[in-house]
Amino acid sequence: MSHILNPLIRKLESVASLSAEEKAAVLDLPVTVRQMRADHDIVRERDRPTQSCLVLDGWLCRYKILESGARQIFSFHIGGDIPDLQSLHLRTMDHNLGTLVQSTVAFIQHESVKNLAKDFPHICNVLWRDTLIDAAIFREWMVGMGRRDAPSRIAHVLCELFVKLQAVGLTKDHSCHFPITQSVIGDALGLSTVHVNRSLMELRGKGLIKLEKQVLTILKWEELREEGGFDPLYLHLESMAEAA
Amino acid sequence: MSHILNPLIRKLESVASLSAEEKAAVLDLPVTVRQMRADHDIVRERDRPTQSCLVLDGWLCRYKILESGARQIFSFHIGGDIPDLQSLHLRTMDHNLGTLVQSTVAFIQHESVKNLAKDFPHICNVLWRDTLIDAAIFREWMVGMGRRDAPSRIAHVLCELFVKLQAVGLTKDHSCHFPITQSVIGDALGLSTVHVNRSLMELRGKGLIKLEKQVLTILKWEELREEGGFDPLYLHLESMAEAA
DNA sequence: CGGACAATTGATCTACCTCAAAATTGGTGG
DNA sequence: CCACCAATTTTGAGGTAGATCAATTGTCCG
Repeated sequence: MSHILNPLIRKLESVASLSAEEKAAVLDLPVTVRQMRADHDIVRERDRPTQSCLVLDGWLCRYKILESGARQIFSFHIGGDIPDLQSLHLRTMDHNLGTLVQSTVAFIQHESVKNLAKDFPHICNVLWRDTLIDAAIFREWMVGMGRRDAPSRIAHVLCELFVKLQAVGLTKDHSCHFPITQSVIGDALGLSTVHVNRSLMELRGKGLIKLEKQVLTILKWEELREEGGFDPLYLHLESMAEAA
Repeated sequence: MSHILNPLIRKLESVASLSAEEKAAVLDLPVTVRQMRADHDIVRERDRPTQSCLVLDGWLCRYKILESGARQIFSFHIGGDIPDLQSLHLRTMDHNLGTLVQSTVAFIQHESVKNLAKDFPHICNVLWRDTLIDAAIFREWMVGMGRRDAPSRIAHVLCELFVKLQAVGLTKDHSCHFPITQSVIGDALGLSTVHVNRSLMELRGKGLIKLEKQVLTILKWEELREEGGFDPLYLHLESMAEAA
């Protein structure tokens, strides 16, 4: 029941449904588990990995550093995510993947994933689907950076992260562990730390959220949703399986 | 030799290599060709298409409209692209796809694509790979919107589009047909039309580009590349197959 | 208790926005 | 071929969200 790859199963089931046989096959994947400290790069731009990385615990992010030294974070990854699944089909990394906090990850050889995909075409489709959802999230962040002001951009990403954490059972009531720094949020949303701070205070001021000691509490979901213009459709969660 | 689906072959070969047999199978796909006027929506948010759309000629874009009325464009698509390939695995559209100018497109039933992918696993991988490159382009646009100023953001997208057009043979020397409006560029990069105009004038002033009568000419590639911080790695083009 | 990092606050500056109008351009019908 | 309309591009003038720089205050640990 409590297999080490359980987070992966939970994640995959949040995104599509799996047969018992398929689940067993996934759990059979050979993996190498490793603990990593905070701020540690797992793969870097121009690397050509032969394995992908599955998050078991902790928070990772994908990012790029510009010549100017500025950092742009593309995504956050939590338990069950396979942030660099793309390296299966894109040989050379075009960005970095690193930990934000101390994390536990499992490495899976590309070879193993390819065999799994060959033997279970449906799993292949589910994995493909997962990378497509990834892209949908990128698009939504683009909307934020292109067209939303700072408070609403932040509100939106908080909604998104909360829903994603919820989908894999990492929330408790209206709260979740939220270990990232304001400057990390800034690097993700294209804002300065100072402005993130001020916008966050604004959200607090309106009584929408509480955020202290690495615990985020959503006080008024509906208002926060509204503030960020958040519509979870783009997350394509199985649990919200749209009515016909 | 001059099959109607040639743009697709050219595109796929720019992204991976195909065997003769695979090419033949692709050319055998049953399609419905259609002409569409400019500014026409092909699929909309919340639609559940049963087919995907292949661009044969013209320019399409994917976009979203916010409650505020603002538009965010996510991508531009030219001959050979299958902009909504994702609908194969994500039932409900989370954004719109429309023409920017008069265009010719071919519709391919999902069923046909699925059969092709089943019979030719390599083609399945190539298509998956293509959607991953799509995502890489989104990430690069995020870098622009988050961390680059207007002139460099524009320079970057011009480099990107030029390289993509080049890869499918739609450039002539240092020029290409460039039918999009400054306000479209603005909606893609999160800038106002006025500011796009001023930044464009700046690039012209520096003698980097010429842009008139819908013809873009790159006058100084190296300087433009530099201005935009453009590195084509993220496009994962076969033709630039990285040295080991 | 000290040190390092994160959050907060203040003050100034600027890239980019908005509004508005003028100049161009392209397409169309007579 | 020209006149005219509609859509673009360009220019001007001010306004503002968010950046930068620089302290100050917490907070967490060893």
